Amino acid sequence: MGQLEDIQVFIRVVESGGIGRAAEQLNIAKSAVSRRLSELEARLGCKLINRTTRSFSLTGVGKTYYERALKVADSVTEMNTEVADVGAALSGVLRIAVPQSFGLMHLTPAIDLFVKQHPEITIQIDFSDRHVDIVEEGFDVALRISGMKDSNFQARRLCPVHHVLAASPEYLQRKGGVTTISDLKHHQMLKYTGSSIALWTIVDSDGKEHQLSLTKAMSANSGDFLKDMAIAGHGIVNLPTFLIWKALASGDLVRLLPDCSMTTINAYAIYPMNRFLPKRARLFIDFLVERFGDNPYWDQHL
Amino acid sequence: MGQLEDIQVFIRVVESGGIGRAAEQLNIAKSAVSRRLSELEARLGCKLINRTTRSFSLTGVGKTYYERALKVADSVTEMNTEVADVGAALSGVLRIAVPQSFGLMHLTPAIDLFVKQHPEITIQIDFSDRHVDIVEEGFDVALRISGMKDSNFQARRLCPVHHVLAASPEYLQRKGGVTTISDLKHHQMLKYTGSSIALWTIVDSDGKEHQLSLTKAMSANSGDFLKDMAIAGHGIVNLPTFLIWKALASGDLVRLLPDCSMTTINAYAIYPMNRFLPKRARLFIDFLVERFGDNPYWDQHL
DNA sequence: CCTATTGTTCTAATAATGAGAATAGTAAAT
DNA sequence: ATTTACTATTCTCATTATTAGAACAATAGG
Repeated sequence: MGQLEDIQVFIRVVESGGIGRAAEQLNIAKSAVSRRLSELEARLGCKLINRTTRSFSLTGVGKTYYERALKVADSVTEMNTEVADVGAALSGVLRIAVPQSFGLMHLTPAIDLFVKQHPEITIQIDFSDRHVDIVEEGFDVALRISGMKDSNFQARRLCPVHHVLAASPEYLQRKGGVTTISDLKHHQMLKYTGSSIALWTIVDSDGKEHQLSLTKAMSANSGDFLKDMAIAGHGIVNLPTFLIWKALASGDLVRLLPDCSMTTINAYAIYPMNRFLPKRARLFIDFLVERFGDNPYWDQHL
Repeated sequence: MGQLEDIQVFIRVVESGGIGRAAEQLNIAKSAVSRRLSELEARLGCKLINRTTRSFSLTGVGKTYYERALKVADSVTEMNTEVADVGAALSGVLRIAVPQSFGLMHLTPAIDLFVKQHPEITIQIDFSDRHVDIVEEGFDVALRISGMKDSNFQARRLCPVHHVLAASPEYLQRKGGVTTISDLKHHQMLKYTGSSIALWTIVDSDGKEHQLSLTKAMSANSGDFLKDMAIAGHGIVNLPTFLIWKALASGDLVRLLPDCSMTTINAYAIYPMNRFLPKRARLFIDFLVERFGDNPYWDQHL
């Protein structure tokens, strides 16, 4: 029992002017057309088409039904076409380049959810802290955590990346607390070398900038490594909250000088400037903006 | 393969929040629901609902499709309901009282066409020249050819009823022609007694009224009879054009004094004043107004 | 790891649908 | 009034579609 199919048969009969011609156009037997029309009329409880072997005309009700039926059939066609178009536009591969730590830690669950909402999109992700050339390497979108923008690309800001000073309670108990910026001079620093930042710039509660020159410090280009070293009591780190938020929440690390603020940079989604952005890429970026935003979930404890 | 039925299944799944509950509500097996949903998704080329055994959510495309699907389903329901309502409103008996001659001659083909256009209406017709009481005798509509209106009923004018003077060519050859109103005094008149008109009032081309008193004339209360007598050469008749139009067209009768005009009365559809008029009655009256109108087909030869 | 619950797949039974032949109906021509 | 030509309807059989229900798979919670 296909109501819409019956409606389409009815429309064809009306527009062709007879059951025989409708059968030809629909490529089904005229007995089938005759029966479907009769059953439609029976279901509606009135005659739609007045027909004999030599004459043909719509009843009054039939005219009304025909006009409404056309609208319904058009609506269904439009709906199916639009959904097919949207499906086609979204379907396909989305190639993303993301930084190692941030990618693994925060994009993994995000992408898991995104793919569940959009199973027609296939994600291909590249984890790397190196500078990737989006166009050259065929990525749709890259994530970058940076203070500055590349002029060859368009950027959509996803969220702020706050840095904080932190050390383990054991270390602070052993080496003494930190209550002023000057106190830091007597402490062991763990330096991140994966970025161009050589100095730690600290802004106190009065808004005055202080700079610490780290000449003699343990250093690595891995934030995860430095985090683990800090938890192990080896010193004080200056790392993004998205990296150490769980250690802060669990008490493995303690934030130092909370009234001071460090340089805040941002996470961006980068995509080519003068080029059509696939709808699925735009959808993904919108998804991340909504998921992270100005106050990401890892900053709730600040 | 029922597209609309698939849409309705999809809507039910979304609104119930699961395949099992939708199956319960639709009273079909959950395997049937599962298969129809899968086939709908296959036909559209993308996933509408993201589901596992314990979770359930619409995809982005699914949300769009759901909103469109609701509109389509509502349109179909409205369309079917409206047609069923119109069918129910029209279905039933239409009881009509009509004058004998006019009814037989002009309503028979008209009603034949009307019923073909509205097979759901059953006509019950009463041919009679007597004065019928519509309310008392249970008619929906009565036709009346009259110069005046009954104040207890509402009337819709259907068409004018022109009267003309006519005689057969044989009679005129035998008795001499008629070129002035005065000439009529020397001729044999055939008088219709089925109406209250006792005098023949003739208006000449100057607009002056002349009245002929018919004291000594053959008379009958049947227009058909008098028409036949006139064709047989027995005299001059003053009859409605709807009665003698074919005889005028064929030459069996010849119109006399065409520059003069006789009293023109009208045909009306009469229906009760302060009462709901069934839609089928209104439809029938509209049909007659359109079919007859100000210049009915029987007056084309005038 | 086990249990409970939901979704999917498979198979057999049932229902729906179309094809084609035969029949019915109707309008035009003779 | 009869015959002819053409279209619609009905009936029967074969094919296809669909459902029910059992079995299996998947998944989330305890």
